[in-house]
Amino acid sequence: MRYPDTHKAETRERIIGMAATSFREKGNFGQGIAGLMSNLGLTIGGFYKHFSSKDELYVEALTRGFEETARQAAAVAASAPDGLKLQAIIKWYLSSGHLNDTGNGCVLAALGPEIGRLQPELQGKINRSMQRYVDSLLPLMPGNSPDEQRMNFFILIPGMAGALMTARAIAAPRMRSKILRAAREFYLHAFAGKTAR
Amino acid sequence: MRYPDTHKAETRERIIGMAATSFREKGNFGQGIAGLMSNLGLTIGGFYKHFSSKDELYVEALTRGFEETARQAAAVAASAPDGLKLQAIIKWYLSSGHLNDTGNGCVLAALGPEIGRLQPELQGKINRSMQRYVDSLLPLMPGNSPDEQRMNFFILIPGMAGALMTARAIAAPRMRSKILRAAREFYLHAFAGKTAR
DNA sequence: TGTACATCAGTGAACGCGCGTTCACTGATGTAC
DNA sequence: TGTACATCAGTGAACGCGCGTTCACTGATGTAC
Repeated sequence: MRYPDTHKAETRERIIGMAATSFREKGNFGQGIAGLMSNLGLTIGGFYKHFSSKDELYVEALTRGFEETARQAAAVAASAPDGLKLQAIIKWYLSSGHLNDTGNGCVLAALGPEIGRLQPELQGKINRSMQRYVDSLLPLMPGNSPDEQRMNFFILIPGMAGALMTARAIAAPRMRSKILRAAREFYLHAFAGKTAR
Repeated sequence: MRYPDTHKAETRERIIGMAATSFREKGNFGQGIAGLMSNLGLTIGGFYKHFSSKDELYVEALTRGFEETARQAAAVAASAPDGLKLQAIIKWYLSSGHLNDTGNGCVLAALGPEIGRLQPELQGKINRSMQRYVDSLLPLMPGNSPDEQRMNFFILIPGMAGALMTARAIAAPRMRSKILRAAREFYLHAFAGKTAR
């Protein structure tokens, strides 16, 4: 064979990785396959050796996006001292770094409404990825039981995603960071005790 | 003239009204002009007698969407007794009615990320509409000064928008309403005192 | 060892399709004289 | 009053373009004998 045995799998991974970023940055309809492939130094024809359709890649890419963000969150928590882990996560999620790096940030904040519009089959697959996202972040959530932690996840993460998405919708830099700061203080106060930032 | 003097303006209004709903339901790229016009019993050719481009309509439609939602919120507040107005607004925003009527609901929850991806000029115009949305809801927000009310707007509304958007991204009806209920209780508690729902 | 063939990731032109936009036209009514 | 012309909201075919998808091909390497 022309390429090592692992080559095809590696190319597939590269496509998914690039798509995970590009779709979050530009949306499903904003990023075409030809452009995606050429950003990897490949041509469009090869795409269908890896995926049966753009939809299939879209699902894979969003799954990857959720996984990456979960990994980032875990790393943030790991490098924070006990008792300050949740605070660290809130500060990271509502940081200007996250605000300005849509392509590597939370999928919910980047593509939330788009997911709700997908045909049921695709939505179902993405829902399963979201489920794994929830599960992997659960240990980092406040609460005295998995149920309580799950509820807190679904209050905290969507709330912060909404703040991020709204800040991104606003062009004026001042206003952007004002919104982010307000949300940060609010969620820190509400979830991580009265500890001032 | 073939039509009464007001006819053209009325048609324009009808197009904007339909677009305000359709864009929120399907997104900018999900709703084409030909389909929009035919939903109004019109044909595509006439569109450019009213708007110079789809982008122009998109801006008008989102502006209309913000106005409609602001009007709904004002009506909800008006029909609630003093002291329970904010609670009424939170319950209305996080109701299953709002959840299931994306086309007539908050623009932020329906199109937030899309707005952030627009070219600066369009984004600027929509930001001005958002500004009027904020201003008109300001009197309904908690706080002891306009500044405080503004900050509370930017915590409460994006937070609820994120909850709505996340619930809509999830297909399972049980899970959807669970998320909505959790958010409702949280924001009621955080913003409208400890009054149980 | 040498030769013919099989494999297969990647190529790039071509396809059909739907989109936003343009444009010559329609036809009902108002206006000029 | 009657006739010729102007107006203009709306029509629908046509345009160019970019997209997702298909397909015959390439060429480096592995395999059979």
